Amino acid sequence: MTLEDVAKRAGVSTATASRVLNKAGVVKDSTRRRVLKAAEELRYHPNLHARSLAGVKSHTLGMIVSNIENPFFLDIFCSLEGEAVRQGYEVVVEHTGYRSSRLVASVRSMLGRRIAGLAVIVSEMEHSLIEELTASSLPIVFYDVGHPARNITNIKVHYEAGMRRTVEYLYSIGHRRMAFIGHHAGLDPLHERLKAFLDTMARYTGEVHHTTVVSEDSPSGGRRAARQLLDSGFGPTAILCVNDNMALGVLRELKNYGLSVPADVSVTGYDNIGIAEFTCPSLTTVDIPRGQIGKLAFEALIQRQANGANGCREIVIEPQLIVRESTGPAPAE
Amino acid sequence: MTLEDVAKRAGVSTATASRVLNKAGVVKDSTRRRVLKAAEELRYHPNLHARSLAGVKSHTLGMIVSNIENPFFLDIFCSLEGEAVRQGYEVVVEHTGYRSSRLVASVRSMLGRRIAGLAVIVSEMEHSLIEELTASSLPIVFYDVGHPARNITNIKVHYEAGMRRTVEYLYSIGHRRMAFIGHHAGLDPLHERLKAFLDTMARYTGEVHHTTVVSEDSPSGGRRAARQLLDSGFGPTAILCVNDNMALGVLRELKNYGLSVPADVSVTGYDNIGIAEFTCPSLTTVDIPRGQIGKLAFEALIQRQANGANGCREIVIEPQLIVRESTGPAPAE
DNA sequence: TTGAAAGCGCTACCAC
DNA sequence: GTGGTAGCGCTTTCAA
Repeated sequence: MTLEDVAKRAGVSTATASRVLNKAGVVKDSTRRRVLKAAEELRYHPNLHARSLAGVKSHTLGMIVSNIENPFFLDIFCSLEGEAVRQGYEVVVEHTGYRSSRLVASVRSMLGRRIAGLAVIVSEMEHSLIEELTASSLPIVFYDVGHPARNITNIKVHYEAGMRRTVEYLYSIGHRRMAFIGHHAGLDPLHERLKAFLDTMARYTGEVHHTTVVSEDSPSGGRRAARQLLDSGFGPTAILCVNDNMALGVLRELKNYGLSVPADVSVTGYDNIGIAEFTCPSLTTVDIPRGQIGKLAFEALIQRQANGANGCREIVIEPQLIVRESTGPAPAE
Repeated sequence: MTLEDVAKRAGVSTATASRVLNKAGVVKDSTRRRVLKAAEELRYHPNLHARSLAGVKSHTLGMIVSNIENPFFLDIFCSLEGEAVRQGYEVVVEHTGYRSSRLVASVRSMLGRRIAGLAVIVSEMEHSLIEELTASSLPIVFYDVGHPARNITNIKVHYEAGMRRTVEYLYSIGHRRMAFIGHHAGLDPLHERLKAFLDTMARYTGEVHHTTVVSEDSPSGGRRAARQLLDSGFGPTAILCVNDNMALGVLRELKNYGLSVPADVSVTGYDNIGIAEFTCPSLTTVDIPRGQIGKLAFEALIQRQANGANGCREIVIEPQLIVRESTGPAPAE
């Protein structure tokens, strides 16, 4: 079924049929009715590829995330997408599983779709990609990676500040043996998180003992990490997780080991994903306002599209510590 | 940047450039090299719309789900997509928030994209849509809704059996006051779930008291439902949730009310989503093999595409009760 | 091994 | 108000 079929059946030209179907231009009412009827009878669906080829400006935004199974990313997507849909855009997501080869493929695919803007919410990065995207004139938002440029808005979270507050809080309630559980230490942004922990630890040299373990970004990953940590004999009184997704598994595994949270061990996450409130004990974590990030990203994309190159912009978000039930005073020695 | 730009720069025709970029046809090695170099220098990205307009068969599958924030749907997507990517396809998802108006819009958008197949994993349904999709020759997989047809594969779960097993189990350990927490009772498949509960209850008429509460499909919805239930004074010894997503909130709210699970109240979910194992107590639930469903859906789509109309097919999945820690003997009166 | 050219389905501009 | 038609960028015969 093509526009031509519809036009033919309605006894009009494709031009007129197109006008009717796009609610553009003036068409006699009787004609409009005929076209609509024909389209309906033929179950006509405009070919979107043809449409965008024909030069209509794209109302599609692209979004690439590292791990769509981590609610952190999913929430940003939902926020951005909700805002986009409300304003007549649609958004296509792709996820990379933290693999930069997939990032490259996704970017290519997005560029091939001729989207109107791209949000890149990932932790992995290929240097050439940044260059390529910077060189293009596509409106772009980077989270966590990349640098502001003519067409690029950068959003980042002051991760280190959140980490520092967490450590200070734990220190203040007596913790002197802390462990950090992370994932993908090989990726820059994640390495920075680990570094944030280590740097903070450096302030307490000699006073606070610490260690570090790495696994996968999933509750199961957290569980494995916890097991490894516990089996190592380090005996932490507090476990700081790089994110809530992994903290979920940590909480679970501690229980398996017969350890009580927070009486025996305190646990913290990062992100404040929805279920952090539903775990038990509920999770002390650092809030990253994902809804806000999604909205900011959408707006940045749209503005750049409108204003063209209006100078670079960097948005820094200050995360906030949320104390819940999973943390408490360190157990007496 | 168009193919023509590349061709020009390489001093060849667009036909040759196309051959090179698609690794199709024989091209002299020196020519190939020139084209590749030109494409690289120009940062050329083929326009996917033009490509598919030009008649290349689509390698894109579509998927529509009701609630992408419910891990049940997300898992099916990840499974289907993983399989698809492995086999050189890509898949675009859309979600409807259980609104059939959005379902209609999504289907139109998918049809407009000229996808190669569509998986419709939703609970809401517009009757005209089923007809329309059945009339089309697009390979389709329905989960939970629709009926098998020439081009349609149907996957459904024997929900009622899982519900029956759950109730029988709870009955056997002494429960006589059961409550069901659901969502969207107005939608057919969800109504059937509720009905499955009521029908099962009917077998124990006079013996088991029951009630029903409806809220939203989210942990918060479950929480609100639990609150309502508890405040009603019904005093259930067991709460059966339509899915794990809501059970999460129920578990949490019971704790707020100072009720212990399962000592005071037993709780069951449905789906066996990943975190069901990470809650505490871990959740007794009914397993629906989402990974398998995703794979089956993908295969059905591909096969239909290959064989064309090879007759209708219905796949029924028998769910399995998974007993964990959230259920136990009913408290003594 | 390569090039010329005919579309794919649609929109938009220009006439009538 | 409506129709004719020139592309949009690409793939794919058909010839050379």
